[in-house]
Amino acid sequence: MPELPEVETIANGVNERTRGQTVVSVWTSGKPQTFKTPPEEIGEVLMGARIERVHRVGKTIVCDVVRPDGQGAQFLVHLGMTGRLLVSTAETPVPPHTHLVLGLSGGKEVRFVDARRFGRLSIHRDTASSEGYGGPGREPLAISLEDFIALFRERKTPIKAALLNQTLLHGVGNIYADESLFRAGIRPTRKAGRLTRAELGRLREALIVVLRHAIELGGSSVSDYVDADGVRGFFQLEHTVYGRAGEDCKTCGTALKKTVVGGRTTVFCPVCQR
DNA sequence: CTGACATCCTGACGGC
DNA sequence: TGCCGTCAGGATGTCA
Repeated sequence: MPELPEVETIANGVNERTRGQTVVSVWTSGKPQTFKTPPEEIGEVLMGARIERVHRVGKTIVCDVVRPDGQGAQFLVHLGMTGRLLVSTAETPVPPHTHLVLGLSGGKEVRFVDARRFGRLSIHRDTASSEGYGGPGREPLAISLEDFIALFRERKTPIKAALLNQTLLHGVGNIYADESLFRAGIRPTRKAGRLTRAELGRLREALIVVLRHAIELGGSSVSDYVDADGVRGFFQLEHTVYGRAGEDCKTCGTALKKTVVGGRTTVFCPVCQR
């Protein structure tokens, strides 16, 4: 389940391997759910375009391209649960569930592979905003303390659900929501609007530390996530609560509890998180 | 508007 | 060994 650190790792990998190259061929599976923008339109925009930069906004991989006519556009890749964006040689067998293949001028291919088809491909055109795609919410690694506190004011939903809400902060998913709440010592079921300024300050710090540390380790490898080379990250070795229900809390030794918050499996320490 | 919940989709895994 | 039920969850749509 790629979240911010995994998406950043993948985007950086694809950027290093494709930047400056031109798209010389486009193939799509045409599976309707995968294409938020119709596949024909994606093909028209990308064919002959030069890849300027590949980066991350929230959980979305953003490919900035320039078309032969000089027009800029952005190709957006959301990996969903099981999506992978691979840079492969043309000789590498095309995996099952491949939905898009971009042939590049350097001879390699960019492939989007997604078994469960929760991923989405789309085109974002530069219209009014010269800054391009901004994502649905605020960047957790860039938001100020005051703005962070304001996001949760008056909110009656559990803090865990609020962290998963991409229109508030984007990029946080189930793993890093649980991990940052543990680090901040906050129970996931607490109402967001009831947290004190001090608690929200701790939560923001915890999120930043956890996300940065995970990025350094190349993300968490859980189920289908692999980076642009097909290499797994190592942050899962450092998970303190995610996937550890029933095991001992690494801080106090108490058995970690499992519950459901915001429709998602949630693991927390009943002693360390209040 | 806000929050709760179902839905999509397939592979992995556990139990029998 | 193999089958089947259950679970995983990001984003979206529906409903109260």
